[in-house]
This record gives sequence, C-alpha cells and structure tokens, in this order.
Amino acid sequence: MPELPEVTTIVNELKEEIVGKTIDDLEVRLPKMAQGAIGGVQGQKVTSVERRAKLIVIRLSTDNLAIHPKMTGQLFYLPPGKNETIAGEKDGKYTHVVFNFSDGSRLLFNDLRQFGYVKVLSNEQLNKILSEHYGIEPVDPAFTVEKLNGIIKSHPSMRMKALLTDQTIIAGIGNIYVDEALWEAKTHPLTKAGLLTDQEIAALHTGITIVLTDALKYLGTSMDMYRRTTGEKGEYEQHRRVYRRDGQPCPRCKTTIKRITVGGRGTHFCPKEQVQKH
DNA sequence: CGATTCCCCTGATAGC
DNA sequence: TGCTATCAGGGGAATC
Repeated sequence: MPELPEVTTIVNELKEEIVGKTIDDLEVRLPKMAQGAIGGVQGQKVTSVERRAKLIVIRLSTDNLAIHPKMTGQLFYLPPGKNETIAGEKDGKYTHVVFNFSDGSRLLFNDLRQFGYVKVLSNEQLNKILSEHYGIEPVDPAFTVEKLNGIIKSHPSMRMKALLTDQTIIAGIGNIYVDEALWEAKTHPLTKAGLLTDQEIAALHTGITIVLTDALKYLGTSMDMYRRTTGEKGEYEQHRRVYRRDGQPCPRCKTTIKRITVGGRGTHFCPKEQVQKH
C-alpha cells in the first residue's frame, strides 16, 4: 500500500522520465478509474511531478492529474519500444488508464482492487483539495517537535493510531509506518494523545523521521502490490520491525509481537514495551 | 469532536 | 475439485 516513502519513490522516478513530454493520446479502459475531463489532457505537456500526502500530482500545461494509488494502484513507466512487459509487470487485466507520450513511451495506471483513481483538476480545484484535505507533511522542515506537540495536544482524546493515520492532521503516513513509528517511540497505538509526555512526543517525532527516512532509502515496502515505476520492488519489508510480524519476536526485547484491529486496520506492536496509558 | 460501520473491489485462504 | 464465506485495507460518507 503506497504511503509517503512509496509515493515519493514513484514521483522521483517518474519525473526523471516524463517531465517535458507531451501526452499524445490516452486510453481509458475502465471509465470509473478516471474522473473529470480526462480527454482534455491530450496535447498537454508535463511540467512537473510532485507528491502531496499519498497523491501523485502531475502538473500539465493547463490542467493537473492527481493520482491516488490507495491500496493496490501502480504506475508503470514503459520506455519507447517496451510496450508489453516491464520487469515482469504486464500491460494487462489490471491496466485501467494508459497515457501515450509523443516519444513513444507510456505510463500505465494499474489497480487490482480499483480503489484508486486518476483525476483531472484545474489549478484552482487542485489547490483547494490539497489545502483543505491534507495536513502537514511529516518530511517538511516545518514539522518540528514543537509542531507535533501542538498537534497532539489539540486532539487529546484521539487514539495515537487514529491521529497519525488521519490525513487531514498529518499527511502521508499510513498503516505500515504508523505501526513502525509507534514502536520506535515505545507508544501504544490505543493510548490517547493527551496522555503523552513531552519526552514521548519528542521520541515519536524522532521515530516518524527515522522510519520515513529509512523506508525512502530502501525505496518503500512491497509486501503487497506496491512496485516502483520500473516494476521493481522496494526493500523496506526486510527492515520493518513490527508490521505484519505478529507472532515473531520484538527486535529489541524478544517479546512476541501482537496484532490487534484499530479502526478496521491491522495494528502491530510490542506488548511489553508499548503499554497503553489510561 | 471522535468512534464505528458500511462500502468500493478482488485475490488469497480456510472450511467443507 | 470446487464452491462459499471471510478477510485485508485507504478513504469517504453516514450514523451514533
């Protein structure tokens, strides 16, 4: 499931390939996956590729594409001439939207579960969505310990897992990295935000930073459908500490990692080091 | 304001 | 073998 490190990886790889190229034409094979005036992007040139929260934002001459991978969305870049397969990933039954660039290269949007989308937005619509639906970026210099402290204290009754996954509060962190960051900080996912001490908040800030930096270094986690734009996997799976490691020993204290469900999401933690406060 | 539930969807897996 | 029930999960909407 692409979160901040995965989307950043996709954006970094994609901008090297498509900035400056013109969209010659496109195929929308599953109409519900493409929202807005998708046909209007034909003839428009890519001016930049950016990330905001878990969105891939492709800015064009006049409009913008906002692509959300949700659980299983993928973006594959196929160089000119490689029109069928790349790194074993095919243009196939899960390919719902295809952009053909003027140099013969292509961009495929695949999504097995069809939760994701490609949206065409005007600058105004894009700015409105980006500013109204998403909170601070955890990799922004403005995301200081003091800022996190203020955020946590303004939502004292929220459980930490819910607070950190809420995109309107902090943008880009999802299920995997919340579990990892809470483990780093030795904070229980169900502890209410108002019960954290300043020291614990500082440890959490460090944890978030460490985990996101490390995951980006390894180009993301490919336990499910996430793949790089080349079709290759990210390697963070081998470095994770708790996510989907229930039944296995905590890397620090060897206690068996536990799994619970919070807000319908699988949540993993060390029951010895991460104790719920009341 | 926050928690809960339902829904979108399909592959993997378990049970019979 | 193959059918059926269950589950995973980002995010938005509806409900409590």
